[in-house]
Amino acid sequence: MEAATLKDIARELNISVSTVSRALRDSYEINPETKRLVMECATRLNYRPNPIALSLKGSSSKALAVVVPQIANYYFSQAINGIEEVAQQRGYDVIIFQTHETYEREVAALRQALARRVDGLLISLSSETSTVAHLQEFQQHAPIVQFDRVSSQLATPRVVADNFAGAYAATEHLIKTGRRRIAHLTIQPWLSITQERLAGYRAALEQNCLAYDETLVRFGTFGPNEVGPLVDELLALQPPPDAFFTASDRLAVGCLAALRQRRLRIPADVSLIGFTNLTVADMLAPALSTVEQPATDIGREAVARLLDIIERKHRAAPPATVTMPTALHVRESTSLMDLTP
Amino acid sequence: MEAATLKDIARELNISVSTVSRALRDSYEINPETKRLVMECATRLNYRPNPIALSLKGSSSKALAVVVPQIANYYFSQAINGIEEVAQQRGYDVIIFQTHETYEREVAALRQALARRVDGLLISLSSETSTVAHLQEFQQHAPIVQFDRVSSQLATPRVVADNFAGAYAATEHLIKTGRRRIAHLTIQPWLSITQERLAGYRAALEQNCLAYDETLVRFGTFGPNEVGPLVDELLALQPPPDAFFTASDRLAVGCLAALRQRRLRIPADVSLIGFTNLTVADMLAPALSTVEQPATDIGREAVARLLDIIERKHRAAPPATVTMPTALHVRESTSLMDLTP
DNA sequence: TTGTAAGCGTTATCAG
DNA sequence: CTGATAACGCTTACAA
Repeated sequence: MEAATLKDIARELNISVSTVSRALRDSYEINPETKRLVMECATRLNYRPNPIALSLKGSSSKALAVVVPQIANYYFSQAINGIEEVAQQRGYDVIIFQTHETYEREVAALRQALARRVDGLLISLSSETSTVAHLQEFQQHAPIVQFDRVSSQLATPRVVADNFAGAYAATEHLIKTGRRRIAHLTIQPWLSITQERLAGYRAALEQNCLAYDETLVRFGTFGPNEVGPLVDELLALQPPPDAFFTASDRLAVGCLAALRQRRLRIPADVSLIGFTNLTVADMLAPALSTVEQPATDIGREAVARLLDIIERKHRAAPPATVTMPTALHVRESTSLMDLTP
Repeated sequence: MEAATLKDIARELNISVSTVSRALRDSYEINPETKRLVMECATRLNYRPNPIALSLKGSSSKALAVVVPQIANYYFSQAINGIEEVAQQRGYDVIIFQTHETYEREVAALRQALARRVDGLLISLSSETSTVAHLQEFQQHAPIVQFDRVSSQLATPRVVADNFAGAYAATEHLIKTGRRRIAHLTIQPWLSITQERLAGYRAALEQNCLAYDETLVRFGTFGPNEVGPLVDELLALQPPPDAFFTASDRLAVGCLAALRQRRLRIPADVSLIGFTNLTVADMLAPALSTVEQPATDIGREAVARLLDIIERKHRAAPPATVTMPTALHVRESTSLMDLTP
């Protein structure tokens, strides 16, 4: 049973293809009786409009491109989850591209998305990306919404977690519980999210009359075995830190492990709060306090913005930034992870 | 700068569209000089064939559909990771669909994939799916490869983790370390993966002269707060279990938490091994012993099979099952998760 | 060796 | 109200 086309319906009813087309889109200029007949026949033949023909025709491809550094990452997979959910609901398919954190693959992904004539693009920048010419080029063809890792050089709507507030809340919580030397382990310094979190951390310190000490802040892409030495370095400071605030899942896990190996107790000796999202936090629960990133909501919100632009044909979308709230989950009181004999 | 078409090149060079088309695909019947000219012009105008027009023409859409229950799940996001990697490498785009574990959405996804004229389908069945008519229907249009959650009712290649061997190894390890009453917490009984794991568990027991006791085996979709009571139930048995073997991340985490709440120590009081994958294991490391599922490799392998079928036009692919090895990671010796004061 | 024309499924324009 | 016809970008007989 091949897919039915307008032509099949037309042949069946001995009318023209254009009439069928119009009847199906409920054009006002079609005889109600004809409409009924066409509708009935369409249902009977299980007719589905061919989206490829529609795209060729030029109107819209009903497909969205999503470009992320990595799918196998809780944050991004949750974001894609939200994106796919809303997109499907509104009749759009989602085509996925990974950049693996390289500029080169980001460019390739955009080229591919362009070739596919997607109606819009959702992107979280690779950590290598520092120029946006490739995105500006893309923008001449279809609207873009940035999420999570965004660039202010690019005039598009942006949907991000409230990194500043999250970092502020975490830092302030640490201060309120008596911490004075709070280390901050974070990712690449040129990323928007890094800067915002750092700003929140710094603001909280300063609002609470604590000096910002740059020796307590470390940037990088730390591999699994690089966090330990780093924590050592920090603990060797005089005075040593009494708390850690980390900017990613991996950093939080590495830090947990390093602290444990050094026989430091949480929160007796040091406190630890990680910037992550609820699913990860639940897996580690409840040893780790977290600033929850609403990844799924960010995905949902981002795609909703994009679809609004696409459907209302607001090609010139306001480059507004939507900030999704983060939530501080403090879980230092008990540790279900105490599983040793 | 709109995307260049064959027509643009033809106009530029004052030749016909068909000549350009042939030159670009290096047809033997074209003057080498013309070819050179066309090639040069194509490069200059940055010509990319329009995949949409190609699909309409009927040959191939260079797109693959991936249908999974949930993207926001480590297993599936890693599998998609591998799929996207290989697909992109071989020039195919990946369109993602989630079923959210419902049959209805699975059917909708297939319909959508069909409408998109994808060249092939990679699917991991929803837990609600018990009939395969919708897949057989799809098969008449494009080849399918199943992975992870597969149905033997459907004649397609299958790529799965070696669930039997993994479960066998886990169970045997528990026995060798002195356990005699090994509980098995697992998912929906009708899923292929459930059955294979159960079979491995059972075989290991029987090979080691232990009776299979069905009161120690529990099936279900346990919510976060349902695992606790279940563990209680099991522990109330006479004699109680001295080990747990769980079939998913969530079950493992729930079980960890429940055991802890009951002040049971791992592995002093009970042992615990979960069926999961390395990334999750690393996050929980090293409180949890695991049977690692090679999710990324399964994705890579599955898509490679599919592309081979597509490109060699082996529409009648042998419904062979590829079994990817699992690995037992024992990590009971130390617990970095002991973070309490 | 190159050009012409038909066709893929749909919509839009323009006649009837 | 309905029907031809052209167009979207490309491939492929068939003609020249």
